[in-house]
Amino acid sequence: MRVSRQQAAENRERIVEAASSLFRAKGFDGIGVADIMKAADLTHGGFYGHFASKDDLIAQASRRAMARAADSWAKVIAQAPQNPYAALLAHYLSPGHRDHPERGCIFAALSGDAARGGKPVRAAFSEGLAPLIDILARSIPGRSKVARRRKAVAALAELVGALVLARAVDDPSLSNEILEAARRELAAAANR
Amino acid sequence: MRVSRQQAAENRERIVEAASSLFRAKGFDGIGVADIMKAADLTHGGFYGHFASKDDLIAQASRRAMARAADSWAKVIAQAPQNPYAALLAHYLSPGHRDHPERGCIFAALSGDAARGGKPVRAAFSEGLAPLIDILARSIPGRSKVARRRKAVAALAELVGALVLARAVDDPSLSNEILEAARRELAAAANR
DNA sequence: ATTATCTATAGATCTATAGATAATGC
DNA sequence: ATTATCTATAGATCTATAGATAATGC
Repeated sequence: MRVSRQQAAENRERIVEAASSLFRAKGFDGIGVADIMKAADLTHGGFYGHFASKDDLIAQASRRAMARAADSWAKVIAQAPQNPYAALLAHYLSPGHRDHPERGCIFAALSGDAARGGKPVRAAFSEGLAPLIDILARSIPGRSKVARRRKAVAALAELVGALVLARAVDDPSLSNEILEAARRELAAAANR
Repeated sequence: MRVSRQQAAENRERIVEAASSLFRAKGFDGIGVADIMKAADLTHGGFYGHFASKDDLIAQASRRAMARAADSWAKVIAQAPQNPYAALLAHYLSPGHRDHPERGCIFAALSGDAARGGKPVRAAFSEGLAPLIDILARSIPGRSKVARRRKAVAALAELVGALVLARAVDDPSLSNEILEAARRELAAAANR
């Protein structure tokens, strides 16, 4: 049964949103097209009217999750004008973020999968990283523009690495220690 | 055709070694039992005489790769007694390491997969991380034991995060910038 | 006699496509 | 008439198992 052009566009949005969450929760290889369509309340066969392939959806859902990440960072910063960098650290390295990859940072959830993926996905990851580096570079203290950018790139690596490791380990106290150590060291480095 | 008990043990070793490389190259979900057995020059069906399940092999191959990582770190440190920490940074954050995940650090290659995996895999990741933290804590400068451990945990997060991001992006200059920024910031933090 | 490995296959799941259906939009 | 979605299925691949085979080790 055919639906209106607008309804079709909304259905397509629902597929991208569902995929964006399910990929972060289960990995690109851990969830199939049929289950994504089921989560979007559509049938399996309808998928290929919207997307050329699963890889096509992977690239589009990744771009969506990256845009969301940049929005989320901007929001956190706007809500803490007196100390945006500390707010960003606390937000990113929180147990809540660690425990909900399906709605968290895609770089922490899927960078490993992306590294093994095709060219379109890796291009999306390159383009999606730039805005986060820019936001960090603007909120981080530093002598020169070059120094702030270098600090921002290094801080981003530490944020992503800490979340990735905190999720991979089984021991809750080690997991918390990783988040806390990264937060404290990043905060200390900014105050120097 | 049956082989000797010793030959069977060697075959088993070959399966673990092949799996350890192939998992790091393609992810836990990206390579099948049949292909791992082919890489070990055995047939598919023989697998279940050696391992209870694919998950069982995942846990054992992970432990193997982690033991290798600790050995590799100890070797790098032993070869640079005058500045072990700088040697470790240069080694870990090299383009060569980035470009060969199949023989590199398992935490950079498979932490994302492990976070989505079963309890045995995540337990292996918890246990495998401890020796690397200890090695780093011994080579890193710092006032107290507590401070050195905190710095070591944060540095490990930055190392892993930088390699993960450098592999995920498509743009070579951005990828090199990530490795270089992390190396310089970690070296600078150690000299303070 | 035991057992490591092999061949063959069951049963599930995955991506992608073909063709039918039915409602929209010219 | 066009097209978004549905049903059904092809063809590939994946984990795991059953049963045969043949060499080892008691």
